[in-house]
Amino acid sequence: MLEIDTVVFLKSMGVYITDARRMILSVFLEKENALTQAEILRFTNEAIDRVTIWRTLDLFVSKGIIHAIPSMDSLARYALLQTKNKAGCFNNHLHFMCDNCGKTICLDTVQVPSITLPAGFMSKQTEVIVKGTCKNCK
Amino acid sequence: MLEIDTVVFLKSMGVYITDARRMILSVFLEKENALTQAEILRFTNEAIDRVTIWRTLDLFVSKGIIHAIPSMDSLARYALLQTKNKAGCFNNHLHFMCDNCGKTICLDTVQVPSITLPAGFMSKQTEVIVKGTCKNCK
DNA sequence: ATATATTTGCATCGTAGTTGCAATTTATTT
DNA sequence: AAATAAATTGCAACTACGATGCAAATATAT
Repeated sequence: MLEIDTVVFLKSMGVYITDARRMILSVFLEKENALTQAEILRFTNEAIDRVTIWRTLDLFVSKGIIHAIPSMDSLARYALLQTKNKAGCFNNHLHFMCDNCGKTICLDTVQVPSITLPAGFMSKQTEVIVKGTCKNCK
Repeated sequence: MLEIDTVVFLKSMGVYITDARRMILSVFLEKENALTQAEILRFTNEAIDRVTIWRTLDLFVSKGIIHAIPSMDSLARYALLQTKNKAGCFNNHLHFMCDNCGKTICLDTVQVPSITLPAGFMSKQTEVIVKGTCKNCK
């Protein structure tokens, strides 16, 4: 878990400091993998309304605190973005989805490759999802 | 549009030939981009029940006719997989999502790069989604 | 043509996404 | 420190997709 004061951090992002936002941020700091809205609801002991969670995730995405991860199962997943700035970690990292435990893990040490597109296409962002078996399930 | 007889094709896949399956396959053959369930419903003029569409997509995925494309917006998208076997097309291709027109396009001529994972992780499949502006919207 | 197997549509339920609004909470001002 | 202004929250409500059971309809096999 990262040593980050949620109040100081949220203040630095220029948003109102509320219990819901502090709790949701704490959950992200505690868990190292990507989270769904339902998981956050569970990890906060159903103390926060799901609409508030949804709106908070929206806010955090717009502020660049977290980012949405594409998935096949029609479930929005989010993960912390900018706080993990240890050496060797890439902001533009890739995501690993484990077939066995179902967790989505940010592989901060693996950089997203740059891709050459056909003429006429302009790239703004590249998302890579690798599926397979994770470290804990091998 | 690819010149493929839907009856012959479905028979070769070893599935029952029904109107719904022929219609849905035709829609995929007509459009070159990835489709959502709602788009298929629209393109078939609401002639097929959405549950049937859902189940057909499920069947087509299991038979390897189409494949699901990961997305951020919690909407399942599917695209044809094996029929496009022109030279220079990769089965393991990548997907482009246009910010402007919202279409998801299979870039068959761009191969998915192979990625080196940290020790303990085993890769089975890699999905790449590039977001930006497409050829038609530039 | 009949029998068997599969598929379809309808009903239905659960869950996520989304919006409006009044009550509450946070921040600011005096 | 109280009053005011601004933003957030929870609730209700609605839409849409995912998913399953079942009887009716359709496709295949005999």
